Amino acid sequence: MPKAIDPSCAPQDHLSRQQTALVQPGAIERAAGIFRAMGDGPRLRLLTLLGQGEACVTEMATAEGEDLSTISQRLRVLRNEGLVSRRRNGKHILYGLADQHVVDLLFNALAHASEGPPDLSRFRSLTISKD
Amino acid sequence: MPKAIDPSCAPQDHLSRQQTALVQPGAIERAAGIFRAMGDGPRLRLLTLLGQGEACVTEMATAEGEDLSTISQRLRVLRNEGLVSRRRNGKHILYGLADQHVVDLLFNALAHASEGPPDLSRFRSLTISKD
DNA sequence: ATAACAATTGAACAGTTGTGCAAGTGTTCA
DNA sequence: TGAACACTTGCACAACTGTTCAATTGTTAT
Repeated sequence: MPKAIDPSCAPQDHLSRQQTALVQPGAIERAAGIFRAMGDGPRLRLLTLLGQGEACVTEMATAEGEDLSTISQRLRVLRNEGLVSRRRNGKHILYGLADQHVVDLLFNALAHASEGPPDLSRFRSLTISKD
Repeated sequence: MPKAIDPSCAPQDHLSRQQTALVQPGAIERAAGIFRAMGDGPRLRLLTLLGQGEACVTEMATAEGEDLSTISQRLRVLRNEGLVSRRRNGKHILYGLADQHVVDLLFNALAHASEGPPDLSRFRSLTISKD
């Protein structure tokens, strides 16, 4: 018995899903850049570190057991995408998460990557206010 | 002359920021994988397309003006990270966003990438429940 | 069964990216 | 001023990633 249903995608199935004019064209590229910068284990670890508060480069290098230069290179990528803030304090340069959006992205991805919701209680202390 | 060493950052600065035991070690790697998969313009466009509803591969290929194979390869990457759902409908295979986390990530990143909040009204109709 | 359509896969190539080293900038303190 | 510290940058090379083409699988219709 021939079923008359669904020969191929029904005409109305292929609705007016135009090329994505839904968001500004530049926005997608910028968002992709942000994701790309976060899409690296070592760099993402750096961000979670900063999620606990500001840190200077030496501190991060020590925590990660890496070379100063290596950490600096990673920070450069994050900086280029506007994911981290930077301020000088004497000899040191303190890095931090740029804004609440970055915190949210981190939180969301870690939540999705974990089975249950991750314990990010330490995070929240940082996250709240905006300036 | 050998003074009481100033071990770089003031002692209180270097607080108990241990290697990131804050989140499960695997979670960061998985989150990085998710970001990496989203960190590509063409793939991200695919996701925003799916943000408007399910679509088959041919439909996406048409919308993007790309080869079937190319789209399929992109979907494979997204699938490997669990970002999209898949179900067969006759000859066609319908893809969609995997879950609310993916929607949130998309929304967050586009919000951060846009100047003002982007017009994602079409998105909201699909899945969003909070603001 | 065969044909036609829908989608996936493997492999090869070009382009991109992360890392480590060496050299450079900027800051503090003697 | 000079020396020491804190970072940054340029460069070269290995490793990775996206795209394309050809071949393959799976589904529906004849």
